[in-house]
Amino acid sequence: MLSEAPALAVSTVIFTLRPDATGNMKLALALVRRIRKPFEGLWALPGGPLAMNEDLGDAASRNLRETTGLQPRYLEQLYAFGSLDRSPGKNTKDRVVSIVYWALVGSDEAAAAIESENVSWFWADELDKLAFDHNLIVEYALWRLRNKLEYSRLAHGFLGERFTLAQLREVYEAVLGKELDPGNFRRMVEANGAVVATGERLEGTRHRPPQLYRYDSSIDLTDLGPLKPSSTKQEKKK
Amino acid sequence: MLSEAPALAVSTVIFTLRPDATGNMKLALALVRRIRKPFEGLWALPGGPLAMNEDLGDAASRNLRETTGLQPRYLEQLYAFGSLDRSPGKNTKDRVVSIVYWALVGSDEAAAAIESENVSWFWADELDKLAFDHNLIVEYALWRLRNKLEYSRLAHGFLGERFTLAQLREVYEAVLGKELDPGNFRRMVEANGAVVATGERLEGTRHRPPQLYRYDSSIDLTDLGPLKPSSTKQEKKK
DNA sequence: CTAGATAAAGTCAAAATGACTTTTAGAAGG
DNA sequence: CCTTCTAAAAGTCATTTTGACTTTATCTAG
Repeated sequence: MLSEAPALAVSTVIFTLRPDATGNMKLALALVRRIRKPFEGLWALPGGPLAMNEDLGDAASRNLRETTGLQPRYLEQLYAFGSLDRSPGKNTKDRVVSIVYWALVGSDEAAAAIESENVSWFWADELDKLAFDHNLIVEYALWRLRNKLEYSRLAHGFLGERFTLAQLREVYEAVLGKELDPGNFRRMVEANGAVVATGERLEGTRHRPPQLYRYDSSIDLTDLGPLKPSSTKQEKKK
Repeated sequence: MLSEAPALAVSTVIFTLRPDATGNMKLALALVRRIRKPFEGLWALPGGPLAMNEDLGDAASRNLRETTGLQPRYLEQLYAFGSLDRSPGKNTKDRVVSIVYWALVGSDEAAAAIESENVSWFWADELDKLAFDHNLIVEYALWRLRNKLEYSRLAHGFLGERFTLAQLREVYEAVLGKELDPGNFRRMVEANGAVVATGERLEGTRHRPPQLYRYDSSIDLTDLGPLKPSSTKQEKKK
């Protein structure tokens, strides 16, 4: 018998915004139905074992692609879950440590995502009991999403390249779950400086045409973990 | 040959505050010298493989105890590092995914910690090249420490049960690396409400005796990850 | 009794925030 | 055209928060 070690898996919490019955955007996430023994029939986060030659983030992207057919607009590591009692069986042989990522996909693209008997979107605020400790994981992912929204260009993950301030505000309102004052929101966004006007306007509305904005690509204050800078492995000038 | 999987390890960034040559408190961390092949002779974060029946946090605590002989005052998961190129060898067989924790130990206790030829404290702001990607990891841990300080009772990790506002401020100054206005600091702490006066005073100073404070044990707004709620996980072993 | 030191309290102007009002620029339909 | 509807965009104002600073209080040491 060889030296045993806990198995390693990667799972992903996939968020998007979708219009509800009344047309308001609401936060939703993608789940897959379990077709195997523990928790068979319950819904769970998409995930699977980590391949030997696969980066963690790549594994999460693969989860995303395989379940929804989409590419992530934003992807960030959430947490590594490794309690001994995550799986119901008392058998520690079955122990799995899950490294969980969370992702955002554009609301336009999400409409075209794969959906089936075993893959579906659910409103983030009305989930039933999920498999394993996945309710806990989703709750934590929601907490992170709401917290990061404020000091990052995270909302970009839900929107296209260009957007109006009203659309941006709608994202904030959907994620935070409360209404925001349009004037104050504009002031906040303009002061922040992460968003710049394109000069173009969105036409065809039945009111004054709003300016189109885009994110200033030159800044990124986000905490994407330590792995952020794409090719900066050597900077320690000593 | 069996189905291969990346190995799983747990490492810990151990912080404390120690007085420097001039008596000012400065942030320090514990490192161990590598005595094996990759990066032999370089300093590295303490860590090791995850035991089959060991919780992630417990493994981090064990790291801490085995290297310093101390108990953590604060312990939190930092990040899971799993890039393919973490180890210098091209051999993907050697791949290791490290789940890294960071910990705080009291500055009084740290003075009594184990130190040897191969275990030592280093100033956090003057590190040489460490083994593996450990410089990156430490930088990220520092970033997290500085960020959390503000909205949590994290400073408690460095202090004893009771402390003066000047001591608390000294912790903030050491971690943030800048001086803070005593008056404004007092106002901030009092408004926050996490700290309460004990009614006692610290005597024996050569000036007006300062009030002793303690943390209000009834509140904990900290982000300890999803495992946080004080009343929940404590009782997992029934 | 005085000097030295820091605690603790207070002052004040600038900046940030939240709630609100006014003006502007289009579409739509008589 | 001209009026109406709608939301964009700009502006107002009182309150709160923040940073820099001053004043007063209370201990020890000499």
